[in-house]
Amino acid sequence: MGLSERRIRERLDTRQSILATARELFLLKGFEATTIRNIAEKIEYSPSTIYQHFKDKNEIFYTIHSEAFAELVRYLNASEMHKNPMDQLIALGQIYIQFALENPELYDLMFIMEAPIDFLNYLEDANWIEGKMAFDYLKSVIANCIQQGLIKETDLESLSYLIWSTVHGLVTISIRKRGLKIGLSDPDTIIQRSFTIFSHLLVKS
Amino acid sequence: MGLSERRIRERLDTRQSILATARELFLLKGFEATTIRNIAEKIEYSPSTIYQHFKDKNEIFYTIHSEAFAELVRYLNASEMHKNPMDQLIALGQIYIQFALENPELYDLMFIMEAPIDFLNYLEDANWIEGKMAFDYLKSVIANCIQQGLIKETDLESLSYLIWSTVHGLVTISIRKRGLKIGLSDPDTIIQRSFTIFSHLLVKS
DNA sequence: TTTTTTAATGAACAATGTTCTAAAAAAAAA
DNA sequence: TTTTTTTTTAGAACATTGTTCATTAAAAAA
Repeated sequence: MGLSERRIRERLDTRQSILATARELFLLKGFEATTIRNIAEKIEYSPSTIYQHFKDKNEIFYTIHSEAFAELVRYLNASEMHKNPMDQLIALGQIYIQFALENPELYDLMFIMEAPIDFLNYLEDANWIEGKMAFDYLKSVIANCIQQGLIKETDLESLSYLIWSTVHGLVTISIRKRGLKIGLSDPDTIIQRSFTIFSHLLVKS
Repeated sequence: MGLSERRIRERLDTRQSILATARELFLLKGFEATTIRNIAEKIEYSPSTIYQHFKDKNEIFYTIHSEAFAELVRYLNASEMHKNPMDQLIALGQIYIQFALENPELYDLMFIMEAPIDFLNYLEDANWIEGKMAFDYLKSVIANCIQQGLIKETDLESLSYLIWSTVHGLVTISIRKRGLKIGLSDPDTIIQRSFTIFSHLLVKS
């Protein structure tokens, strides 16, 4: 009893190819247009095989969402080159925005779409650890800023939520196509300008 | 040629009942779960009849979205009781947040969901006038603030986009269920607190 | 009354996520 | 090696979905 090494490896391989194909199709055509049959056809398996590896479509995209968080963290790590926590905080925001603009579909999946959260709700222990860890990291940097007197002291949780909300808002208006449609300047430019204004507002006065 | 008064009235009536039913089901069960057949059954018509009044499902929800904007404007009008433009701006933000928290599904439809924008894209002249008018109104209030020296002078468009983004971000993290899942305090409370911090940041220093 | 226009329907299509039963393949036991 | 058991895969099927189209019913115009 117990599966042989090779069998385990094979299972993992097909699982990975499901994920890779799902991600590829998702980035190409979006969530709705990425069908189970589509994925199955591409990896040359029947649709039902996919359900041996994932409970449903939501779980597939929850997994892609988790991997995308690993990528975001890789992006954010670059902020640690700054010794001054205020510089790091600004870098954090800028990188976050950059990630969102370079990977709009992934950002959508991570922070807007319902699929991954729906899967989370299906689990008993429905904790969004990916989001929690990223938010805690942001909080720690902001805490440093306050501690060094670079930002006026306020409730850490609320301030962190505000800062997250601001960058989130900046990019989501664009990602969900509300910006272009009201005759605004180039999205990337206006997002950058707005973020600059925001960062100036943030520094202690 | 030409339809009789009564016929026109009847057509408008069924159109309205389609919209009313669609909205009711939408608020109750969401966009995906609101099916054409569902709506048809409730108004005692066949599904195909609905397509005599609307091109597709997106157009129905684009129309509901437009009506929701009229409601939002009614909300926002209350801000004009303030003579001081800074007070008005803050009231504007607070009312905007209130509207979003009291009507999360409508807010979602107006500012997050793809359906209304998809319908807009199908039209040749794809201008989101509802959004543009609301944004222009916000801009005018902010312009007053700058003019009276209540807010530091900056690029009006970018600042307006920033302020919109911030309140939009505050409420969308909650609406798309990213807030609850990271062990945050009660959404309404933290949104209020964050907005208060933001409004303090805004006033000129 | 007859003709023409308008309104409404019912059946049908292609596609979706998902499930379930049966077959094929591989591994374990004899 | 042969038999039995377990695992993997597939295929057909289900219920639903948005949408279209030919046909019928109803109303208006002639």
